[in-house]
Amino acid sequence: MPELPEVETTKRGVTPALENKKITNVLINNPNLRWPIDTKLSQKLIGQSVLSVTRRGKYLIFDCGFLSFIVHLGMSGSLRLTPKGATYKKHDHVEVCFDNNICLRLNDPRRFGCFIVTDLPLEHKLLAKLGVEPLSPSFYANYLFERCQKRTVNIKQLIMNSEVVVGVGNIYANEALFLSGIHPLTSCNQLNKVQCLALIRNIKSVLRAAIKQGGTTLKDFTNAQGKPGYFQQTLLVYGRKDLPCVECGTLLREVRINGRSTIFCEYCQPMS
DNA sequence: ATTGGAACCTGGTGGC
DNA sequence: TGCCACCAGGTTCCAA
Repeated sequence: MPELPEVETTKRGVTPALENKKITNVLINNPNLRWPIDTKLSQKLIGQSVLSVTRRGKYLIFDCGFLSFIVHLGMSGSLRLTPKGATYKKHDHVEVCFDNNICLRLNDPRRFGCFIVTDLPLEHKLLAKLGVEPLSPSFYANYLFERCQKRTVNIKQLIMNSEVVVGVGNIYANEALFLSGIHPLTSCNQLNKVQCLALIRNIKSVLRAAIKQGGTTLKDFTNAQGKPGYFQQTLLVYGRKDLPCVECGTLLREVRINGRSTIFCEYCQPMS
């Protein structure tokens, strides 16, 4: 899926076409996403206008006044803008149409994503406990260092924990740890402040760079216009198992952390 | 309180 | 071709 850069790319792609447009129809082709869609409540969006589109972590929030809808893209989801009446593609589960004859479609083969209609999105169970935004000033070295002190979990899992910091998924966690010279299995309480600062800077820079390139498309991510991102050409370790490290030539190794593929250079990323 | 693993799904790939 | 095992941008939930 979509990590933060892909979600941000999606947000930027859909916002201009939808802001201040009135919803004329909401169609639920398949309500069985990660959580069943409240089909009846979704009809109450009709007649409301989208006041703003914001992102919180990997969630997109469409503020429609007294109601909002929240979209998460899961592992395989994407949002596209289509002309009204365009042919449906396989896995187009939700369609929201607007008074400018543009429709927003949620396509999600694996259905790990969600579409939630609610009056108070930020207080929703799924969003209420989210940690800081990685690109905000609230994500800084001492914050990370403090959060590392009381635990022994490895640093990769810590930076992928959305109660600590949102939006850092598997690809960018791999990349940021490589750029920081930190072994992904390092116990987080072994990191010093200098390492925390490096990690903070590299998480921010890798996310910003990926946003600039429209995100990473490995298989099926596309933006609102159906186009892929280009950051995969910039990946230094993710997907490069057994290939030479770009810094030192050592063959990159893989370990599985919490079931997720983790690629690193044992020379450039020594264990602390 | 932490942590590891299963669960939710479809589709693509590679081996036999 | 076909069948099968395994893998994938995420996150919640449950049991140890």
